[in-house]
Amino acid sequence: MPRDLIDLLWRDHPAAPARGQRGPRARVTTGSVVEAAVALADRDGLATLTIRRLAEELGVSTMSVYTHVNSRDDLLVLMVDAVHAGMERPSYGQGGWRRRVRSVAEANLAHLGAHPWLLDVTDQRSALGPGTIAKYDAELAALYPLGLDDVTRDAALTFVLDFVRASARALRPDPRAGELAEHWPTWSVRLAAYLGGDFPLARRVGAAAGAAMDAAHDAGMAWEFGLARVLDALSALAPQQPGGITDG
Amino acid sequence: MPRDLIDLLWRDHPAAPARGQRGPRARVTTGSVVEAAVALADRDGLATLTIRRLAEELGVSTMSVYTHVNSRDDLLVLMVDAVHAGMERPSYGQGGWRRRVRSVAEANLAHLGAHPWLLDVTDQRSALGPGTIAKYDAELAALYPLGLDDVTRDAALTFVLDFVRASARALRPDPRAGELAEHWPTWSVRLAAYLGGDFPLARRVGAAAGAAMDAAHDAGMAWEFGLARVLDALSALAPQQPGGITDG
DNA sequence: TTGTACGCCGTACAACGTACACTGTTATGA
DNA sequence: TCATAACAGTGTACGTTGTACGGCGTACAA
Repeated sequence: MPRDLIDLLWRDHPAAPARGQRGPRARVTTGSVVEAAVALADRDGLATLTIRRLAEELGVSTMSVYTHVNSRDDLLVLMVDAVHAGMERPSYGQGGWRRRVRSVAEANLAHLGAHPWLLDVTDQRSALGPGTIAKYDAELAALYPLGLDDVTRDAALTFVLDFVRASARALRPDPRAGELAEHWPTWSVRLAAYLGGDFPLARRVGAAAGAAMDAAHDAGMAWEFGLARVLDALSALAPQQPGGITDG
Repeated sequence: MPRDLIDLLWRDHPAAPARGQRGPRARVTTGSVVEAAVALADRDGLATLTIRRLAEELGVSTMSVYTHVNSRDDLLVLMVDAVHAGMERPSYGQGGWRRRVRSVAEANLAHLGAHPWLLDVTDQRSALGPGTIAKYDAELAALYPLGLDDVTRDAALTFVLDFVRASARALRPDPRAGELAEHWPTWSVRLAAYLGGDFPLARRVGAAAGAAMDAAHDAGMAWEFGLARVLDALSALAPQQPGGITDG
């Protein structure tokens, strides 16, 4: 156990406990371990991100990884915070609240598209890291023109980000899509036989499942639809919106 | 490989391929395997649902499970469809669309509360099963009074269900909460030191994280807030709503 | 009676996270 | 200068996972 997770999260902060000076110089650091792990996860996903592969990528032995990171679970938290810290923050400066909310949503969608494995990490401890806190802070600020109290603004942000997360999940290419496509010629006819006349809407289900290529398209439609609904929903909270007609 | 997943999903359908009559009588069936797996997952979650534990629960050897189920991944799909089939369907008969949408949302929230492991299964192949299709069909029907075209109605349902899923995830007790509470006395003071004067809104983050007991309360507030927003959002789609004043 | 399809099971393997004991290296205190 | 303590890095090993494979016995079909 090198250092507590909280100190590893804030390792770049001046007040963070420094490493001792004794012993051989470290060939890798917590930062470089996390960086390499993010690169691997971006490329191949979380399932194939093993400590052994990570160590090989870094050119050290498997167990050396544990000198810089306490456990795989902790590593995931550090990865989440790292990419949150590196997330580009669009300037929410000009424009009405609709444009600001749309900016937040689109930035998060792009972010989740660049790091799809974020959807697989549910560890709440990421909220303790500087990157995640900074992101939260900036996004709360973006929602400021809505004129809501603190609690409501937080709920509104959660509402928006949860929608984005669900959309990103729908847009993500299913790793099992190939396997399904392989069986589809056989399965589709059997499914049709099972369905028969039941479930009036099922034919559309079958069509949607069959055209796996259309999944991304459908999700894209759902994104546009949902984002418009989110903005509608928030507009009910913001009675007088300066410039509300021209923006959004 | 006993039977294809598609045939296992529809195993109760008359057209499903029957088991051969030869050999010893099966001591367990696909149905009982899935039932036992659901019971285990309801009690202890997905992480501890192993084939070995499941076999022990069923009173057969580990490998016998594979006589009735192709793989653990397939088993998860069968479990999802099984609980979807068993989900109680509130009668959407009376009431305006607001009450209907609220019914759908609340039924799904209760369902995800009863089977929290559903949040951990993302396999899209569940959509091929009779239980999932029936659920989809019934919920689309519930949204009928909104007066939307098919594509929009599907998008609206997705919008509602994605919100419910995110809320259920927030309401779910974090299995790591105990571990965090253990470290919190030390971590909270260090986090306060790191934060210093930065991140004006961070103090609230710290307070929220510290009061882990309030997480459920906050999520409950977010549920009420979000559901109201969802209904607001959909109301913009339904211009003339019969009885729209009294319901919802 | 014989063949065959089938349920069931024991063994084995590769891969995983990681505990533990150890070696070698460097700055520090005497 | 030298002993010591702190530190990075490593090899081995353990428990656990999903599941491939082959064999065994059972019950129906021919």
